[in-house]
Amino acid sequence: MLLAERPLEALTVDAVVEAAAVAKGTFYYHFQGMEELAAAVGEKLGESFDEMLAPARLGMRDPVARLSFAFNQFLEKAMADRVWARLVIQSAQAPTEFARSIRANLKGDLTEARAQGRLKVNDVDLAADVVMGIWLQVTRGILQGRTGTDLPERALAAMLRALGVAPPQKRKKDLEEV
Amino acid sequence: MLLAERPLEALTVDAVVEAAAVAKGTFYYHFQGMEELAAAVGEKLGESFDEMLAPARLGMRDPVARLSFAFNQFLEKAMADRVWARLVIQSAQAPTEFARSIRANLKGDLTEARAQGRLKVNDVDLAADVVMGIWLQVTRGILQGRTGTDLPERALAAMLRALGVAPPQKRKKDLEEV
DNA sequence: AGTCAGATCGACTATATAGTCAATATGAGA
DNA sequence: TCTCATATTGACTATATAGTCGATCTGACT
Repeated sequence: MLLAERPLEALTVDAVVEAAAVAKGTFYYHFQGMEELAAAVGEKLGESFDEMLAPARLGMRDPVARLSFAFNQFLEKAMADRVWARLVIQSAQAPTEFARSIRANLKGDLTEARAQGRLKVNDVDLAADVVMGIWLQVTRGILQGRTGTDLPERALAAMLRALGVAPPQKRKKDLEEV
Repeated sequence: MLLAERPLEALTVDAVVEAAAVAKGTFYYHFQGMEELAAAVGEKLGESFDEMLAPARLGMRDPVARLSFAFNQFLEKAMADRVWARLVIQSAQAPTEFARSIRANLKGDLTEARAQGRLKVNDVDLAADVVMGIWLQVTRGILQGRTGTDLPERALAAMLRALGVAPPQKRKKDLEEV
């Protein structure tokens, strides 16, 4: 929660041990310092992502469907859990292992989609920036108070238009495969 | 420069006075504290934006052209001046006056474009998130080392597709009006 | 009950940082 | 040259923070 509120550089060990109602020595018994705690939190966060994406990874062969599923999931989750959303944003803008991992997955799907000639954006890195940019900014918007149950699907539509994928017949079907 | 490197919460007065080669008392003679310095820097940054956008504001009646011009300018500037880019990113993700001002301008153009029936995205707030999201993330990409002189125009194309504006004949012409 | 490895505690030192203030320097105009 | 408002200096106090360490606690196992 504290790492969701402020960046790592501004979080003190004292604040952590007070919030955890634990003595200072206990903190240093478990972690070398704040960086190690942040890494541990990042790892947990990464696991939550893997769990959310597991069904997509198994059941969906279409890279665009996988990507759409993930995009949608993340926005839904952000609306349901503000703390999670804040933490994601803090973690995504720092060059953490977590951020690299997300981007790697995304680029995997995009590369595959590109190989199938499904994208108007040919530069995979640019495509990844577009997807992540919309995702993160819409998430910030949600934290700012933007609402609407159809927000994720409208954001998704804009994202797919940006990539230039043909408006899919199969998307709905693929989503229901899960 | 220091505010470009680390967030406000992690920047110390001692670091500032050392970098400025000035005594501590001098700092407090000019500013109440770090927040006030940050506000002053934000104001300067805002002025640089106004200057960059002045031609667009005067010469362009088409809101989509204005928006495209600004988007392009900001990316070009980011490629030319890394420190500026870093500072923009730090400032844009905090809820500064600067960030609000940019968004307000953007929403103005988007509202006008929407009134002309030019956008597929009907929610102006969502549209603003899409534009800012792509802009900021592509800027981060530039800082990460992404290159290519046509990057701004390709990012712009993706952004316009996301909004769902018709691929314009007039855009080139409007840009040259300046 | 006794043992002990693992966990917790909080006082302690050292350093970093914020903010103050009286003394001094600067330079434009009389 | 003299005056004075403005600007600068750096030492100083008070507080915050990082990191250490010996004492103590806990609970599983004998």
